Amino acid sequence: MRNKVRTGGEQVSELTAGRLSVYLRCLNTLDAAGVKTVSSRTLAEQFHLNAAQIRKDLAYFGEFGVRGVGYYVRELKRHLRLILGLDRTVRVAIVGAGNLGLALADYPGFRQEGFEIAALFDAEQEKVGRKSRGGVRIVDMSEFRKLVKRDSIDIVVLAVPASASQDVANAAVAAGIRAILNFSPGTLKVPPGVKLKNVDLTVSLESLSFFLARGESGDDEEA
Amino acid sequence: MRNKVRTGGEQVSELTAGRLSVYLRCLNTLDAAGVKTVSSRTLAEQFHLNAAQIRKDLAYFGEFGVRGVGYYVRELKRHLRLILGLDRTVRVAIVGAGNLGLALADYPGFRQEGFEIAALFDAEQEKVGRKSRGGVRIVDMSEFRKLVKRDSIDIVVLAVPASASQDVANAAVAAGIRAILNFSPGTLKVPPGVKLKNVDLTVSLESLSFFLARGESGDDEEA
DNA sequence: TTTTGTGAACTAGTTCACAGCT
DNA sequence: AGCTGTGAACTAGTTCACAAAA
Repeated sequence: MRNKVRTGGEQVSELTAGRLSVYLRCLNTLDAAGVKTVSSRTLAEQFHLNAAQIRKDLAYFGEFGVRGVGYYVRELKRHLRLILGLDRTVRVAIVGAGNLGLALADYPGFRQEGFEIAALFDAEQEKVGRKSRGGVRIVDMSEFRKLVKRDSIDIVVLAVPASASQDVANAAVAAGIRAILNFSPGTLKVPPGVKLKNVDLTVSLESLSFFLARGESGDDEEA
Repeated sequence: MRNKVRTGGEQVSELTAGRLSVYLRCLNTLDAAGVKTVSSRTLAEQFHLNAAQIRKDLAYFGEFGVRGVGYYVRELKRHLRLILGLDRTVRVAIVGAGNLGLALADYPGFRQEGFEIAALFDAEQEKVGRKSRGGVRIVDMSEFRKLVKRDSIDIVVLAVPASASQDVANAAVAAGIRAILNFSPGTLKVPPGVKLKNVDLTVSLESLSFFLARGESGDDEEA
């Protein structure tokens, strides 16, 4: 059938975007295990997903499968990396060189998929000039705008106290950043055109506490 | 499929559970600012939520509001803490004393809302016996089961490499744990009756990369 | 055969809009 | 007047089921 690469205008949901990333990880596992092709059903069974959903998510971006066969692991992997924008190095700057910021800077999962942690920023003079254990340098916040532009940073990760997060988000937006991953608690306001993703650790724990408090729970998953 | 929980016959979604936690944080802010009552509309405007949704979420659990007035901040806060199971100390054990585990152990947001990080577990003998900067002791994994029971741990947080996560999850379940917050990448299988919540850092970043790659945006979102 | 890709059906989640209480 | 609580309407997301392709 005809090519159905999105002609701008249509939005892909957050949920779909997250699943694409999950599929890619599954394919990496399969590829590493030497598996050449995989059907949506096998993929679904092995990673507890729904086969129709996998097909639908993928079909949104093209016809990657072969009827009667399934998907070629390597080929689908390549497509997914392209769709997720991982065909080039994605540059990340982390703001906040506290425990969390330092941990994120050295998180091995980021480098693995082609992210480059270009710098860690902090306003505290005591931290500036030092490096994370993994070797990411800590830079003064006053250099933020300049470095974001010079190093063409794509994504800013916020790991600062809630009281500072809106200011830093504003600074990031002013520096031309269009994607922010926020680990600070509380609500951030960003202008349209900037994609904000919140990872709220307290909400995650409290949500578990809620289910514990009510006794009854299902089995898995998803965040 | 989304997980639901019984509320006298009704079921509450994961999404609602997360929002309750968000509402509680908003109320803390308002209370700290000396605000006595708040309407769903004011709450919604101030924190960019939807007023009807706030009312509906709260109405699941009782009639906390007063028509013509709104909600009494202190009272609603108390109710929410009860609903979220935060009226008693919730005990948390973290497995994995790497960068991330250590950062989570000292994360101030957890203590603030009444969580107690009882211990950090690791299999590496070199780490055992030491403490996090914040003073959480690192215990040998062989003590895991015993301590989980002795300290009546409620929630286990997984911050171990993907290769170890299923084994640790199994150990947690075997020790009677019914709620797991998983920071390890990959898919975990837990039996029914155990609540699993995944925070996948790579998926979060890749999802942002995806939106950057296709120039889409939208402003906010909740995780 | 097997398995995709996809409209249709279904399910879940959100927002509207208003009755009814203060 | 103001505001909650809630059915009804709407929107988003998932799963079903099958025609078409290899």
